[in-house]
Amino acid sequence: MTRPSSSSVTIRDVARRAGVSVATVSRFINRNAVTSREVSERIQKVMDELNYVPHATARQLATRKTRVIGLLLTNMFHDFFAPLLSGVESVVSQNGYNLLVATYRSGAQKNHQPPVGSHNTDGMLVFADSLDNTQITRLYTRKFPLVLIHRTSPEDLPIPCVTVENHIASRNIMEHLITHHKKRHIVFLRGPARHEDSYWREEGYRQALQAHGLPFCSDLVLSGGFERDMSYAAMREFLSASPVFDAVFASDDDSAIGALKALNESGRRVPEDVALVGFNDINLSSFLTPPLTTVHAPTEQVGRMAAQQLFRILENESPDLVTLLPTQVILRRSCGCEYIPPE
Amino acid sequence: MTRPSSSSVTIRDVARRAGVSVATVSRFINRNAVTSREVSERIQKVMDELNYVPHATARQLATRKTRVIGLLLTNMFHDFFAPLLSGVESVVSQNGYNLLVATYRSGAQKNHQPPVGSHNTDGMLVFADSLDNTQITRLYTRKFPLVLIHRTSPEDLPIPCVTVENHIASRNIMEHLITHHKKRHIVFLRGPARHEDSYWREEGYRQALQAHGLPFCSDLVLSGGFERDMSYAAMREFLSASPVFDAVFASDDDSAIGALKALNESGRRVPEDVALVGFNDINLSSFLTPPLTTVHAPTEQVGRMAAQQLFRILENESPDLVTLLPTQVILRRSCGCEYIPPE
DNA sequence: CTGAAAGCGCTTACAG
DNA sequence: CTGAAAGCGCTTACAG
Repeated sequence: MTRPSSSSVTIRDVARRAGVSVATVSRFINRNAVTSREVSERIQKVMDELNYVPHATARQLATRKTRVIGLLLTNMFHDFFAPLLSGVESVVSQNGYNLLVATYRSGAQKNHQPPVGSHNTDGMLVFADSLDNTQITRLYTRKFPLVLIHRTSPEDLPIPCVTVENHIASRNIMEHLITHHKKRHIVFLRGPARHEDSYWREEGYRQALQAHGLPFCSDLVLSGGFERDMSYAAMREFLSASPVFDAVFASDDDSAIGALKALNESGRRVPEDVALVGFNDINLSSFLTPPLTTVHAPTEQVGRMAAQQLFRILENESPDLVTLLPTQVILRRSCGCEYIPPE
Repeated sequence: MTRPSSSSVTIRDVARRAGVSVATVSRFINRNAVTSREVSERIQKVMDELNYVPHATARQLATRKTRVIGLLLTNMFHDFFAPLLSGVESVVSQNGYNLLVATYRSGAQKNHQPPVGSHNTDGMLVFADSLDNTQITRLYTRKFPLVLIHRTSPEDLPIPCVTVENHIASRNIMEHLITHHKKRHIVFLRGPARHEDSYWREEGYRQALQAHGLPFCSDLVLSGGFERDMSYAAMREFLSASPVFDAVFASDDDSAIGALKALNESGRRVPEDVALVGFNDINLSSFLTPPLTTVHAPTEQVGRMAAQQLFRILENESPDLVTLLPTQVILRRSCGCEYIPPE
């Protein structure tokens, strides 16, 4: 009653039993050449009987295609990555491909190769600074299909990237603090040094200041690293000097959470004593006390779009070189706005 | 200046240039037989010059091993899965393997095969009901290495499983509501029907009731599906009938969030009017208002342990058949407890 | 310690 | 429409 283990059934077995050549079976399976009706039926029947599943690896070696997409992340623990992964996975599987995920950080490992690349995937999605410019350029030079996520292409190479609009949103949320809430001494919690999101969010911060004739004060700029704990620590240290400030712009929601904790502990009330705003609008943000005013970034869509661009490359269609997804300020209570009904 | 594309450099090229046979190069690369010092150095030098990377697929075909682990999930959007993925990924990469992830739901797809399996991985981790008993049994029968996550083995097959302690924790949190807060009419938001976590959490609910001589009342049991929206809807409908109740045990934190929203909207205060508790302790839980009393489940550790068991199988060591990770009630404010300092 | 050769399970020109 | 055969890039008995 037990069927032969499918892993031991080969195309050869099917061919023999169906009385045809392996070439014909292969053609039938791949539908890349017509096989006569009669032969087709015989093959199908035998495949069913034998419970035949083509050996993916053998196929890959023969076709030089893996039908797998790689996704290189800097982290997968943070809640931020769940929607990103979800978005990528959904379009990858829709296209009948598999998804290989890995975390990696350029530089962190010595000369260790990234775990995904041309040796095991047909193309890959590279998040932020998981790979550095040199590595990206090398892959591009070798014509390896690449799409960048939350970062742009090095050296103006025509590598598609999909990211979110950081600059204007950052300015806008600053405008809101300055214009609407009359804040004048705004602390900025910046992200990791070489992260583009960090850069543009800080640019927005600076420009808003400038546009309103407010001084840029480096004492008010803290290193948050887009990390809760680092932001908490930075904020704590900052507070210990009894500084003058009336608002905090954490350029990432996790940073905002860390800052909020430090503020709470120091006895400062948000938003009565100090306004607090974030960036990203992760799931958690609307559940904070007070609910966090932040910039909504469509992270799952970023994942989907990035995967879509990659498939365009694989299908020799021309991808969009830059996909800049819109973001939007979401007013909640942490900035000092009156109660806004929950979404 | 441009190096030859690594993808076109084969072991043959290396062998030729180093003046040895491909067999020797292969042995040097795999260190599975000694090669003379002199030859080794020559090969290494050539490999560097040529920027040679062994072709993974060819290797796989020859060795019949993929060096990739599959992870089958029911979902990857929810925050719950970020730590799980992170845990799995960390040990998979530590072992020099790759990780293929996919979402799948037994039954949801017709006779579509799961995207990961023996054809593209050396073993896989199966979360909850992503695969049904029949599919699991079939894989086991074919000796495909398997570890189950958040579910036990069908038909007492010796397939390792790693999950969390649901039953006692569920009873304990109920005890807390009953004994400490004197609750008598406790609503239960149950999970998906065929999910083992659902079953045991409900068992805990029932037994706690019974142990205290409280009646089990089916009107108080609602379908939450471990989903925020479903729980919100179920709670709303429940509330519309002006029921008598004094507590809600949502058997999943996302459920608790949905319930909390419905309770807030109906004007009931948590915890003053009704106590609310959850299960899992996702990141978000401690940030709710009020902070959620819940059961902490070590989700990242579940991921790590599951992967570890799988590697034991792959290395022919005997795995632990049942890994039951401890959980712990975390008292916060939503149950009615006084202020408890933040962790 | 090293090499020649078969084989892993497919695909795909090339003929017919 | 079908088959024989070479080839994808490795690994691994088998000899020596």
